[in-house]
Amino acid sequence: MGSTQPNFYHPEHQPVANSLSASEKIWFIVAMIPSGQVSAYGKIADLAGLPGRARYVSKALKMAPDSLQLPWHRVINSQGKISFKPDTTQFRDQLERLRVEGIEVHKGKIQMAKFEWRPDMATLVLQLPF
DNA sequence: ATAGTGACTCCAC
DNA sequence: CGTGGAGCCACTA
Repeated sequence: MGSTQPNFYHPEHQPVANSLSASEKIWFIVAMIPSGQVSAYGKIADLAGLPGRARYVSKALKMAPDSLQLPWHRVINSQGKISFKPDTTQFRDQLERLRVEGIEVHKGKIQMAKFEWRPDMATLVLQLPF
């Protein structure tokens, strides 16, 4: 006894083989949003196992490599609106991308009841690598 | 260490 | 509906 070796049988010492960074988890979830549907920053954070970090989701999207081709435009705020300021190219870009896939935006707002992504949690969890 | 800054949320008016 | 404010968290100067 008296060993200083970590006890890998203890719940808190489970081997972390597929540990993804917070950003990677966020990117993974965002990549799952189906075309024609949207989700909120806060929801993405929750699904990524990062409750309370909606603001971090926006940062993760900003730093995401272009090579990932993430459908970042499908992420809007909890009020059903685009979070960029209306007079920015980013706002116009997101608006255009949403409309291209059939998402209606009236007066800057999207009907969440009609376009919000509602994944079956039981199925979703099985697809997560974390 | 402190203060400011968001692609955020929630809630009270 | 619009606004304001508090709470939030990671990051930066």
